[in-house]
Amino acid sequence: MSDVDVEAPGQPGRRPRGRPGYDRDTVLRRAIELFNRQGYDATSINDLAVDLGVSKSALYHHFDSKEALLSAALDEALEGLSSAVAAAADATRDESAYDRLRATVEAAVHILVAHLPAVTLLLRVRGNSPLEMSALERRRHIDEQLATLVRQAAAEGDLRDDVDPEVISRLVFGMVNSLTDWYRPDGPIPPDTIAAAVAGVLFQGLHASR
Amino acid sequence: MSDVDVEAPGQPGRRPRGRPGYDRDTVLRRAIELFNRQGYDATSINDLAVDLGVSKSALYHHFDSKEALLSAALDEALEGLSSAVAAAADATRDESAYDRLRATVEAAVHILVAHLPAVTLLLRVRGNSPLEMSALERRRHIDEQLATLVRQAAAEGDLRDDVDPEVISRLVFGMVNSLTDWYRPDGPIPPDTIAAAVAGVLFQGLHASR
DNA sequence: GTCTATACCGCGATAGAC
DNA sequence: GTCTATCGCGGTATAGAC
Repeated sequence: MSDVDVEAPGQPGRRPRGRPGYDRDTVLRRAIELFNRQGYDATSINDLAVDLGVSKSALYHHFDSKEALLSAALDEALEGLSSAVAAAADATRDESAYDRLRATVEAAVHILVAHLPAVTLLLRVRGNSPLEMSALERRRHIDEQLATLVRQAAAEGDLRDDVDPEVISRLVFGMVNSLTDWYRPDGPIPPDTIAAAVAGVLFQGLHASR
Repeated sequence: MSDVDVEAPGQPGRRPRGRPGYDRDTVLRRAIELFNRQGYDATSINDLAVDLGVSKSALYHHFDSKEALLSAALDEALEGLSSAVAAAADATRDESAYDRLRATVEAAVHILVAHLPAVTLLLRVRGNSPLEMSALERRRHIDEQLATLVRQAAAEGDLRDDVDPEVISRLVFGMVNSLTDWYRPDGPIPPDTIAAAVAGVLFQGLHASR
């Protein structure tokens, strides 16, 4: 977790004296939240300005363009995901691929939860610009790491053999990524619980254990 | 499956003589495809006109507005889903909730595959307009039917009891709905195969059966 | 059912004062 | 770091001829 420079995190608007306005990171947080709620394309700079209570041009002091906001958000998500997935796969390198896969899935859930807004935005990118295409490419690369783990576990005979490993990868990603549609870290379910639930359902299935 | 009026399904552009141009349904198919590829908000009427090789105003002959295109697409997805889920839950009414749940999941996969473009669009709706909010509400109602089935199966003791039934519902939806991100009916995997794979992984889990 | 031309608006972004 | 004012573009949608 690399921290960013924080200047005046408090409420703006009342201008306490000294430095008014927003710092760059606060603008980014609000932008990500709005992008997720309305969609990136459906969110105008004016929407964000109104939401923050400042004028449009004030935002251009912090970010060169609307796309620069998106870029910063996608970078955060991609860096968090790639480092976490790589670390998880690495920390368990002497175990079976099956165990490493399970550890990686749980790690992916944790990082998704920790960076939920940024990851949500990343997962909705459609590839409409060079920036978005680049993000999709980086994401595809991360996915490939997990797909490799699935193939290894399948080769070791620990996964069901009636479903293609590539399909298994897709289904695993599908369930994990779908958390962005409803899970909230400040809700009633702790991150450890949801990570265990996802891994449990994925690996043991829904049926009651006898 | 209610059919729509089809007039001149053939290739346009060369104007064979008689009636040139497109029928309403062809315009809708292409619109849905573009909306899915670029996102609804990022797709302009001009994009669609260029894609079809006609002028913008020609499109307004078939649909009153851009939103009317979205409305028609969402209706198709919602009608298909609700009727299919209701039918599946109904056809197996004398079996256990567990078996009915599994049958409903497979039916949901099939209908999702059959109406893939429209369902994909539906799942990406954010609620940015009254129309979109209405679609989200109808979708929530369909989800509730499956959630009820999950609760029944849990009450009958056939589901693992270490995960909340509401969470199970979310995870099931997550995996099923994620098919829209990659599955293609004209690809190498037949619909029956993917439906069996999803149900198998969900209910038995990924582990190799001993 | 299509076309050209256009009205009208909101978008991203900039200039320059405070 | 903020503001007002504005530019230029591209958006949805319409008018009316063919």
